[in-house]
Order: sequence, then C-alpha cells, then structure tokens
Amino acid sequence: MVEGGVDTASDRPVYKQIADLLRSAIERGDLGPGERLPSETELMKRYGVAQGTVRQAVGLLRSEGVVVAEHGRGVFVRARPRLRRLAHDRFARRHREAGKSAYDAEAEAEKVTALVDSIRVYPDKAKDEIARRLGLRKGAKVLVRSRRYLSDGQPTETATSYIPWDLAKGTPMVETNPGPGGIYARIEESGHRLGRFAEEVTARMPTPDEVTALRLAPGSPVIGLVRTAYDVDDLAVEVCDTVMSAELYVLSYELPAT
Amino acid sequence: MVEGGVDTASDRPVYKQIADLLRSAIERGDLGPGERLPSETELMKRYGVAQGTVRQAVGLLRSEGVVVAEHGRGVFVRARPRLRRLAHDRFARRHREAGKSAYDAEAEAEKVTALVDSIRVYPDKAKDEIARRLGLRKGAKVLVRSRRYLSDGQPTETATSYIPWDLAKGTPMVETNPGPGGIYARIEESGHRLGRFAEEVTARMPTPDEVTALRLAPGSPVIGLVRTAYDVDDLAVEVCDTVMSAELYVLSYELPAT
DNA sequence: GAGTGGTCTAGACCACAGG
DNA sequence: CTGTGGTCTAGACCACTCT
Repeated sequence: MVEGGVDTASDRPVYKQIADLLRSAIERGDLGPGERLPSETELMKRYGVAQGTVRQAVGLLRSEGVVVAEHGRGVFVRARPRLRRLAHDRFARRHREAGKSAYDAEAEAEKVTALVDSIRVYPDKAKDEIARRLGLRKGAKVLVRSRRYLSDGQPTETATSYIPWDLAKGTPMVETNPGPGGIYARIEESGHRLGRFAEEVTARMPTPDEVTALRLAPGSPVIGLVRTAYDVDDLAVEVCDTVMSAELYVLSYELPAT
Repeated sequence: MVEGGVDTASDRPVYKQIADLLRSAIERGDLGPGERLPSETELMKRYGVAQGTVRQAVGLLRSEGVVVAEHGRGVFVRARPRLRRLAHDRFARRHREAGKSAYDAEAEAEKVTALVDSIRVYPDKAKDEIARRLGLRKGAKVLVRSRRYLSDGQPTETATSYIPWDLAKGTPMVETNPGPGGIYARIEESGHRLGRFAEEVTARMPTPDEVTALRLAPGSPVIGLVRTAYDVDDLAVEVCDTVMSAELYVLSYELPAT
C-alpha cells in the first residue's frame, strides 16, 4: 500500500521521509478518505525505526490536517468535506423578500438541511470594538444575538450579531425567532433601508471553544468574518461576527475596477 | 522568570503543563516579543524532565505560533506582526493611472518597503481549473507570471497570474517587468478595459513549500485568494492565484444590498 | 485481552551559531 | 570550543477502543 523505503544517508530527516511517503500515498488515493493508516507498530517494522520517529512523521501529517488520530482506534485519512460557497449577492434584497434568511437560501441552493441552534438573545453593553464599528459610544447598550448554524447535522459556523438597542427594542428582533427574512427584514421594516454591507475577512487557528462548537479537526483553521450592515444613510445598523470552519467555505466577492 | 512546577499526579500531561507555564509567562509579558526562552537543558533541570518532554512542550508552543526556534541560537517569543489591510477598492483604476501596482500603492499607504522577487515569466499550457476560469479550452496556452511579495524583508504572499496567450504575446507582459501600473495597465492598453474582478477566498493549512516561501511559523494558516479579472465585455482576461500568510492580512470587501 | 495511540525516560549523535 | 536546537533509539508504562 505504501511502498518505498527511507534513505538514512539522505539530508532529509527520516521522519519527514516517512511523512512524505504517507502523504503521497494519500494524494495518489492509495489511502482514501476515512481509511486507516498502518499502525505505529507496523510502520516501525516497515521502515525499521523507533516509535518516536514514527510519531514524529504522523505528527507532521496531523499538523497539516491530512490525518486525524483517534486514541485506541488508529490514525485516519481525513475526509474532505464539500465546500459551501458564499455568493457575493447573498444579502440581496430579493432573498429577504422571498422570506428566506441568507443561510436558508444558501442551504436550499446547496440542497442540504439547515438548522440553527444554541440561540441566545440578550441585551448587553457593547465591547469597544463593536461600539466602534456601530458608531456608538463606548459601553452603549446593544442587542446580542448569537447562534450556531448546522448543515446536515454538521456545525458549519457560529455567528453573533450586535444591533443598537434603540433600533432593536420593542421589535421581533428581541425574540428568539425574529420572523421571516431574518433580522435584516426587521431592520428594513423599522425604517432603515439597507444600503451596503462591509465585510472583513481573516483566518486563524481556532480557540479550544471553537474547536468544540464547530467540531473542528485538530490543525484545521477558521475563517473570521465581521460584517457591518449600513442603511442608505450610511448609518451602521448591525455588526455580525462570524466564525466558520475554513474547510467548509469558499467566500466569493466582486471588486470594482473603477 | 517562569515560576511554578509541574504536577506529575495531574491528569494533564507534563509537557502540556510546561507549555502552559511558558505560555502564561509570555501572556503576562514576563517573556516579551523577541526574548529567548530558557534553553532545553535549563528547562530539563528546572522541571526535572527528559529532553523529549521539554521538546514536546516547546513543540506545542511552536505549532501555536507563539514561539519560533532558531537552530543553534534558541527559542524566541514571536513578535506579532502588524496586519496588512487589503481594501475593497485596491484595484481601482485611479491607482493604476498613478503608475503604481496594487501592492506598491498599499505598501506606500502602510509605510513599508515593498519588494518583489522570485519572478518567473513563461508560457505554459493552462491547468484545467485555470482554463475553466479563463473560459479557454483545456490545455490552451497561457502566459504564467509567478512572483513573491515582501514587506520590510518579510515574505507576505506569493502570486501566480495566468493570462491568455493571445492577449499577452508581443506585449511587455512577457517581460519580467511589465512597466508602470503592472499588467492590468498593459491589459487595458491592449484594448480590454477592465470591468470587474471576482475574488474567491479560502483558508487552509500551508503546504511545506508554502511554509518555506512565506517563512511561516508551523501551525499558521494561509489565505488562498483566486481573482479573475474581466473586461467590460465580461471576457476573462486574467486569473491570479495568491497565497498569503493569514496572520498578516485582513481582507475587506463591500457587498450590495440590492 | 489484544491492539491502538499517548506520554515519558535516558542516552546518543548531529548540525548550527557565536565567541 | 561551548551551547544551542534537531534527530533518533530502545524501552517502559498508561489510556482508550473493540471484541
């Protein structure tokens, strides 16, 4: 299954050579997604090295996210999940007018079952960065809406929205279910016609909490997306802080040439 | 400097405890950016463990990007690099008309010295995905331009552009230096006024080659950005495949509400 | 219980940086 | 040359999974 040997005379450390052999076996498809790698004992015998060396090799592949180790079971080739594409026009008004939230509309297009859980809605004092983005004074009161999205049972992203309290109070936005079209529909009903969205994209390694919430494989990064919604008068009406499993998403955008 | 001991009776592995102690010393500021950690020998004595255990602890911090090891010198606390912000209008025509490339214009705004190296320019057959994006038949001839960008000597991104050969041949685009305003200026001179850019953003762990080219800390992800440039007739005129060190960038975009 | 990965030790030798 | 990190061995014991 994994042929070839190691060259102790080579400059390249043995553990990297073993990692190379395993990696190319995976890339060739000799080891498919979900399949188990040879055990440590077997690799020790096959390449004539000590356990520590095998562990270094496998450790490399783990840090690359190519494989995942399951204690007591084995080391497995990671299944590459299907990518979800976030379209440039995903917040277009026509989607809201159809009564669908952006996530629902996208799930429908991708033919997966969408689910939202861990919904928490409460007023709070804005953190400095959120207040800055919303153009509010430090510590201003905001409505916080946090939730987790799942597709076919797999967590894909967590999101936390912040809405100025003056805008949210007394509306369905303070309810767990804000009604058809989501909070953007409610914001527009309250007289703030949406004008544009600004998004900032970063990527980083997840915190331990995020690993749990998104069921991330060790060594897999997240995409951080902070979106600010502005009305037609360029007043910030919402900030949404999203953390996505990087492996599941492609974000697409359009840039002007002028 | 780093006080406290390890608890061999604890459930938490000793190497993780040592990593915790060092990490919190760094977070507290007892070990500042650029400072050297105690040597392996010193840590072995201090915590009464073998070299392997110390190496595991330091390995954890390295994979988190908290420290970097320099062979023969020591292990150092990593300085958190400044973020580079890519603006939504970074390809606006006014920047090209000022004779500056997008990277130069941005470097100037950030007050860093920009440098480009590893430039390779050659014709080749397009890979399937590139041909698809350019709307060419499979295996069509394209001009390939690859290069690496550096700011203040630090590699920040690699980029590879693909331009249909019919469009590039006989123009300064086939030269190493395509002249003022970069290849977008040349494309416009050849009669293809640029209309829009489409960008697709992904994040993932780097390949070993990318770790080298971008001098990435182990465990730090990259942002992949594939941009397709279209002229005003919606003809694809260039595809640019960029790999950026995720720690150095914030990408900002605008989305329409309509 | 058998097989798997996870942690740790004690010691060896190598490669690189700097005085 | 000394001190640093990098690689490797041989062996031990533990924790988890499956049967």
